[in-house]
Order: sequence, then structure tokens, then C-alpha cells
Amino acid sequence: MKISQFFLPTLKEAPSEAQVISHQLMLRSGMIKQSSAGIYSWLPLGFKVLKKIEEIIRCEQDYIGGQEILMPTIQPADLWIESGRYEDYGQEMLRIKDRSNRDLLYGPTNEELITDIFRTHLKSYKDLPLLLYHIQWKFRDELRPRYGVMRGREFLMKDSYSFDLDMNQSRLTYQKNFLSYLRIFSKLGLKAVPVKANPGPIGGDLSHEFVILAPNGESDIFFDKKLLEFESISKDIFLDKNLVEKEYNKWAKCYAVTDDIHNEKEYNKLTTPENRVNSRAIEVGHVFYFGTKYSKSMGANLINNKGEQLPVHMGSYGIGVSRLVGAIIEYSHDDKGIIWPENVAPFSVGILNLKKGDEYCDKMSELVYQNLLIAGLEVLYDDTSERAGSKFANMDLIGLPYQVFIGSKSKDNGLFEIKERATNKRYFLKLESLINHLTEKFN
RNA sequence: CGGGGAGUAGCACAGCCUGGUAGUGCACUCGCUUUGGGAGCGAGGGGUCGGAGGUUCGAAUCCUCUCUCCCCGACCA
Repeated sequence: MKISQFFLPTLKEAPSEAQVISHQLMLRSGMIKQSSAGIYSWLPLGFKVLKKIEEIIRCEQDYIGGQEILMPTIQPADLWIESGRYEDYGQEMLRIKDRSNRDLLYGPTNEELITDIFRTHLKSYKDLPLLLYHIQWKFRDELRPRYGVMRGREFLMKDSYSFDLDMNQSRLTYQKNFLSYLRIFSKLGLKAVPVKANPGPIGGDLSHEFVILAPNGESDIFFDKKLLEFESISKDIFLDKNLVEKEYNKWAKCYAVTDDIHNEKEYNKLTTPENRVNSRAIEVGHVFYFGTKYSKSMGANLINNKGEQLPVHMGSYGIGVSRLVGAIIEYSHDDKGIIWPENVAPFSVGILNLKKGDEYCDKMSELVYQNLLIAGLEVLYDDTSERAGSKFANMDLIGLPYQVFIGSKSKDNGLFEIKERATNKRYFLKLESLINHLTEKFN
């Protein structure tokens, strides 16, 4: 993509409505436009990142046997009355009436819908286990939306729902999802910490939050530093349920809790002093085993191999996809702008033609651009007539992992200068090695 | 929902107290000079001052109502 053709409305100054850094950077880099409190339009740059995150999640969820579906945003009130949550959810739920005066709602979550799908179509233990997920917009009418997309009223969420015959099998499913989440966050370039959490109004007795450390986070957590040092989860682990359990236990037995259930005595017993960390954190995922809470109230039963009717055991697993965009920026930025982890960057490489109008630089920039495109990379080429300084500032702001400079230095030495955004390392390469170097990074 | 703050050009803000036909910087358009870290000079375009009502000869400015946005708290992925 050439910047001259790309809709990228960047700003030198942040709008005063934005207080936290990720919100400011998202507005300045032209990723989003606020529509009303907690509701945003996603512009091309932001939407690309959102889709990258989705795709990483999809890939990992499919790997552990998840099947993607898509449920509606607008749901009938009847199902919620049946589960008993129509009253419980309160003002956060956006209630709507259609032209026939039927009660509808904009879904804040999807347990009722999925349970309804399940009970309609699945009747036998032979149909299990089943893991369904979808990535869909939700709406919760928060009292006070804030922090940009990190706490919007409308937000994109991946939610999965698991169905198992009994608690033991459901726990294994829980463990698999737990490990899958660790893989997802690691691929997103984040060190996520799984903390034991209060399951809250959604119910259940086994629950973890996945948080990433950031000073602007809404949670306050206490945890064992070991959790930041474990190696990432290998795909092979999922092939053997003993390995799953072993790996899960390694993580789950470490002390890590939110402040509301923090216990100083236990903390001191289970951790060494140098490993104790207390930090603000942003919740980006949440996993629950909630057993038969919905299946009982909504009659989602199965017949086991003895012909008995039993309520199905369920779990649910959420990731705040749109929130993650803000959270990643909170986690990875500097005073110049965003520093995208390679897997979620909206483009892999930015090309800066520093002497637009100079025959050599124009020709070489175009050549590098074409070659990188042919190599299959996502490239943003700044072909505008802006001054060099403003191109540097703009490219640093939008945070692409690699920048290629073509200007008077290239003209003198016939080489191309690469800058790594995260480390600020710079080096000069010939065209061929530049293409190879960048291609290797992204394959 | 309780407490606080703010709505003036795309963005940041001044003007309001003390009423007199709306301004600055950035951005945008044109010209000249510049050109490796957000250039300089010159010339332009763009605002019924959030909305409604009132006071007044006259309202961005004073009064009333209202809408919206932001911050702190309680609540939440």
C-alpha cells in the first residue's frame, strides 16, 4: 500500500478526550474514530490489527478442536428469562423492542444462545466433546466507559463454549483451553499471567483471568515471577492428555491472584521474596468452568451410555479482541509511538522515500516496494512529498516493526538502510539481502 | 449513579470575568525557498461559538433549560 492512497489520518496532537497512552496513540495513528462514549469506528490501520488478532485466535482455537460459528448480536429476551439472567443483568444490558413490541436485547454474552443451539441438536454422549466459538461484537452499557477500546461499551470478543459429559472431561477441556490461551497471548507478543479469579455473576467454581502487566490496568494482582519465565507452550502437548494436565498444573499451582482474593499468608508460603510481584494489570482473557448452571436451568440434557438423562457440563472461554488492541499498545510503546509485535503489526515493513522527486530514490523505492510485495510481505510505502523528519515521526508513530530508508545515504553507498522499530538498530544492506532478511523474519 | 470539569474551524487552545459583528498554532490550498528526525516566508479557504429559550438596541460572553464528552469513585471482558 502506498501512503498517498491509504486512508491514514494521523494527528500530531492527541485529542483531549484521550487520557491513557494507548487511546491517545490509537487516535493519533488514525486507527479509530470515536462515535459515542465507548463506541468506535475502526479505520483501515486499526481494522487490520483487529483482524490479525482474530486470525491468531482462530488458528489456535481450531488447533485444539474448536469449531467456529457466528451467533447474532440481537437476541430474544425469552432465552434470558428462561436462564434467569434477564433480571440479574440489570442496566448493563441494552434492551430493545422490535416493531411488534417483542423484547429483544443486544447480547452482552452468549451462554443462553449457545445452550439453546446445543439442546436443540445434541442429545447423546456420542456427540461429545464439543467446543464451539465465535468472534462477535457485544454490547454492555457500562456506567462509565473509558480508556478507549480497552473499556468500550461495544467490544469485539472471542467466546468459546465447551460441552462435556462430566466434570472430569470438562476439566480436561478447561485445561486445554487454558494452555491454548497461553499460546495465543504468546503469539500476540505478550507475556500473559493466568491469575485465579473470582468467577463473579457468571457462576462456576473454576476460573482464571489472563492479564498482562501495565500501569494503566484496572486489576491489581499478586503473583509469582516464575510465571513470566516459563517457556511457551509447544503444540505437541495437546496430543497427550497427561502432558496437558502436567503442563496445566505447572502454571496453575503458582501463586497468582487478584487483590480481592489475595492472601498474604499463602503468598509468603508459596513464593520466595525475590519472586513476589505486585502489579497493575489489564484483563484480556477469562476462562470458566461452570458445570451445569445453564444446562440445568435451560434443560440441555444428554443421554449417557446407560440411557440416563444428565445435564451437560459446560465451560466458557473469552478473549477481549478489541480490548487487546489497546492492551498491546499499553504493553508495547515508547515516547514516539506504537511498537507493534511482528505478528499483529498492520504492515510488516514501512518504506520511506526520503528524497521524493529524486530520480534515483524514486526508482529504488519503487523497486524495493515491488520486491517486498512479490516476496509476500505487507508493505506500507511512504511515497508522499512530506519532509524526511515528518516521515520518520509518522512511521515511528504507527509502529511498523521494520523501516527501510531510501535517501541521500543510499544514493551514495548504493545500499538500503533498515531500522528496527523496537530496538532502534540500524544497518545497511544490498537489495537482495534486504529482501531475504525481511522475508526470513516473517516466514 | 454520586462528585468534578469541558463543549469556539479537522486537532490543540485563547477570547467569556468587564456584552459591541470571532482569533492563535498545527493541519488544508497556492507560490517561492528548503529537504536524513514533525521547515521558513508570503497569500488563501474553512466556524449560524453543542442545542433551545430568555435578558438586551446588540450575546461566544449574562440568565434558564437541555444534549454531549471527559475525569475521580462504586461496577465491569
